[in-house]
Amino acid sequence: MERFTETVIQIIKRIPAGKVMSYGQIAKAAGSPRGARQVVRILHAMSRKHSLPWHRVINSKGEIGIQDEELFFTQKTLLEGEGVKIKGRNRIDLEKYRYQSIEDE
DNA sequence: GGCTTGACGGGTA
DNA sequence: TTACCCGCCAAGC
Repeated sequence: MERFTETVIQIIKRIPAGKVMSYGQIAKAAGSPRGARQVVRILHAMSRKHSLPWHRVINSKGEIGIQDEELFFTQKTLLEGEGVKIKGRNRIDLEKYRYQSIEDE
């Protein structure tokens, strides 16, 4: 891989609809097992300038860890629109919807 | 060049 | 099961 940032972007872009990945999972797949926080930063930056399926990225607990009400609602709506059922306020079945990327093993 | 910030993760209490 | 703490690392000031 060239750069961690670009690799992360590529990984996010190839997550299929109806599937999700956790920040840590993506970071690991990109080569930095402890780079979850970098993934967060990338999401912030990319979601504003590029069209990235950032809504398919959640935390390791299978929840949407967003604070912003508007973005939270947006992500939840987009996921449900792709077939991802959300239980309660923000509970997602990682066992069913987690996308196992090729790099992530 | 140094300090602060994060939409996090995993372990411990 | 929830709450808290510490570790990680890149980007912005």
